[in-house]
Amino acid sequence: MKISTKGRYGLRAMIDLAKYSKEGTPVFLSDIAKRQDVSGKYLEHIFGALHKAGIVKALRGRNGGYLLNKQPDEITLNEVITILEGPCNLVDCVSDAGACNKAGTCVTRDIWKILGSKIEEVLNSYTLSSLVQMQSEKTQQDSPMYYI
Amino acid sequence: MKISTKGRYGLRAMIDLAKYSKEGTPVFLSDIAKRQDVSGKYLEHIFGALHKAGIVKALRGRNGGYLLNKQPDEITLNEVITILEGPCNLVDCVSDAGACNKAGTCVTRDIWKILGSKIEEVLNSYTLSSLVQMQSEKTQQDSPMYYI
DNA sequence: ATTATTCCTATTATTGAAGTAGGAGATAAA
DNA sequence: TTTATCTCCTACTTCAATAATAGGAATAAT
Repeated sequence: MKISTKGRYGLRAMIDLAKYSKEGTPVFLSDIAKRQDVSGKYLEHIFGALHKAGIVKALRGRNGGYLLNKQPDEITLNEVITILEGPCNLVDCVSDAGACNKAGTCVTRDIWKILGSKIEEVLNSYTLSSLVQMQSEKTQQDSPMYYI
Repeated sequence: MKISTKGRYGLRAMIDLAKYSKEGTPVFLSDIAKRQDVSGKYLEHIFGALHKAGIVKALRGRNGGYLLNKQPDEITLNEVITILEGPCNLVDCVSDAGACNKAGTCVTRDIWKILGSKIEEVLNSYTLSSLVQMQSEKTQQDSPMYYI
């Protein structure tokens, strides 16, 4: 049970985007890639998916780039992760009862259902803006206290 | 983010074992495999891991088989799943900060940590005996009501 | 001795993850 | 109008993990 690089890089990139796209100015993928230390070519794929899902807006051509298509506080982690990792079905039978002929009576299926919705619940309780804020608080804490 | 067959089959097998091993009588792997509709040869591997982890007891030779090594209400799903799927680290950096040089300041890491412990919390709240009971209640509900 | 079980090690096939590569299309700047 | 710099699209490659299968050794009851 791991989150793939698609989800991990994508989430970090979205936080980066939320932080750096000020006043409708698009952000270059290459800049995000540099800051997040990720292959730019690979990020293209990830943003392809994000774009297709309509969560980011793309401006093509020179000086083009990407923008969030909603306010950062309206984008939950669940939304991002679902786009990149797929819906949180820990097991196929959760979404498709036909995947297993025991689906009707299987208690483990109930457990996977409960667990999946719990995960969604957690991911829904965070937005991009809350993560940006967490990050700024965190880096502030970690920086040396020059004022002493 | 999926549970592999190892975890899925293994959990079902453990519930089966909890249900069918009465009074110290071991259960044949082949019977579990038949009831759960799973390859017996593959189940051997799964029980190898469970045995090594000490959660089941094995009796070798003819009329041998497997037994739970603890009371069913003392075995949580988290224990079983951790043995079969590994610890619930959604991302490597959660357990090993050296896995990423940004681990110290990365907020997504905090999220994966929180999410992982939430998952463990849910899995810790169910035991084999609670699942056996859930199942018996469920099949009772689903069965036709002959008494009408 | 035979039979039925767990145990152990190898091997295989298929799939998905994680990227690379190369260029086409779009648009602003020169 | 040309050129540089972006996004976009399709195909390909590489590697590792999953999901088994196979064959036999060890063990113990009959």
